[in-house]
Amino acid sequence: MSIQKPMLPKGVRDFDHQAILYRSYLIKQCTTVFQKYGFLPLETPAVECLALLQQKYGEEGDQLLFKILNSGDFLSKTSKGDWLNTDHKKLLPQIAEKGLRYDLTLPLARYVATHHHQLTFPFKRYQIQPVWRADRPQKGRYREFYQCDMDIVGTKSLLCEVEILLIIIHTFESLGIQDFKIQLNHRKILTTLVKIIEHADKEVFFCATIDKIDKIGMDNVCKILSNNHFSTTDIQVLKNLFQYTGTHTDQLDYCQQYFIENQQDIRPIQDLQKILQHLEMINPRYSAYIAIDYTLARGLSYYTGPIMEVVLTGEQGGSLGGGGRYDHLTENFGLKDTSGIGFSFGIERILHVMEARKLLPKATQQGTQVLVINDGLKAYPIILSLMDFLSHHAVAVEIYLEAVRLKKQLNYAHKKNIPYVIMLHDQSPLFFVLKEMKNGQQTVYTKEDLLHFLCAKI
RNA sequence: GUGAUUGUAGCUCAGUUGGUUAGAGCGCUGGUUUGUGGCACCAGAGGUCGCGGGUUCGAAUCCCGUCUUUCACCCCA
Repeated sequence: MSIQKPMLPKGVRDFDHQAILYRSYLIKQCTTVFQKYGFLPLETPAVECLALLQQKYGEEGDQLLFKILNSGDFLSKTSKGDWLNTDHKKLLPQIAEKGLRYDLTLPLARYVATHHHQLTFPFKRYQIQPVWRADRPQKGRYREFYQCDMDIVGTKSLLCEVEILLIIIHTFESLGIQDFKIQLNHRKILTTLVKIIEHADKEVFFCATIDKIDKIGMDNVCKILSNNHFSTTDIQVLKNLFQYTGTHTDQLDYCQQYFIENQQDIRPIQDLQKILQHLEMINPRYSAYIAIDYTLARGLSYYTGPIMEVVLTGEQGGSLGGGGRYDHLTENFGLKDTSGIGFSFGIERILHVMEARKLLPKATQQGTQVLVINDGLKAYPIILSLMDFLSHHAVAVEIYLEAVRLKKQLNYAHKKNIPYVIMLHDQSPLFFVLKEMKNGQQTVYTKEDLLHFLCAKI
């Protein structure tokens, strides 16, 4: 047998104590805010039924799903013909019936659909768990990563949108991030736009294209549209709308005027108006965070109402979170008309930003406070009972695990940033020598005095 | 899934047009200091050059495959 370098599968990571501390700090800040607004946690299994996952994400999503091979002799349950068949999709359901969750929305939908009779609606939950995607890893993108979702399910009230926006603002402020904007749009505004310019069938394409404006620029987007049978006049109208600046009211009025001229439903615009009015009512400072952005599309997902995305002002590099309202969350599971709104905080990107800005706590004082020098077997009765005494009084204490040279033991304390070292007194077993690593100072104490000193210091 | 890119000591990296025994810094171990850490000096250990095949008298170096890394696209957090 040859020795093989142990390695991790593509796109997954180990997290050391510092990384975990960073993440738990972030999660703590988030959940504190969520709970203040009445959200409670939910956890669901890593594994879901493959059939459900596939139903939700369709063809393109399929290649991003991690599938779990059935246990035992999965071969015996398949027919030879299916193996010879070039279409792997026929064989797959026979050899794999489970998969790893791809996001936290499907688990939510499944949970709501199966437990709706026990839930009190509107149902508010947050969920912070890893998800898995068989994507090719890339900068800041992994095959296993945390998602942090919060949703309100079961009401169409626009107060949800207001509440979500407040939570976003409070969360980012509590993290020490203030230079962000919440881009706001309404999915039905986009639907109406393509309808007016008579390209209603191209809504998905249209959304996917204008979503790229940030990345490839307005001119390139216009070129793509024009190559796809959008007329020059229409493109100009869109451009005017997208680039229209002014107060929120100005922007909304401009769009509303255009809709009225074309005899279109203006309720989506009024929705945004109301949301902003409410926010303004609570505190004008809050509405200042909002930026109406008619180019925001949020991919080709299931959103049907207001949509939002958080970006840093003046910095490129992806959003820190996004979400919006959806009307058909549980429809595939036989539960119709469950409107809801969800928002997902981009944990990984937020951590990245916070690390770059040094907004995260360092783990310096997390570990052992006191190292007890190991003087060998004969000293164990004294040393071990001292350790027991100290640790029962909540002092983080450890003994060097081998009776080696003092130099080595002190060096261990030094490298692990342990601030105090205790050595036996060479005259009396009733006294101990406490050494402060930062200045080398040594003082003789009794057991009780040691505790007093340490408790006062730590 | 498409197109590029990377891989040499525990870590970060040198290594000439293919040429004897593959180097440095940091880290590690030991010593100067035989019970007192950081600093300094001295010494030492540690590599089948990602893996497999090919070209060649000869390959870390050139070619092919494969895995891995990073990046762009698709899509997305």
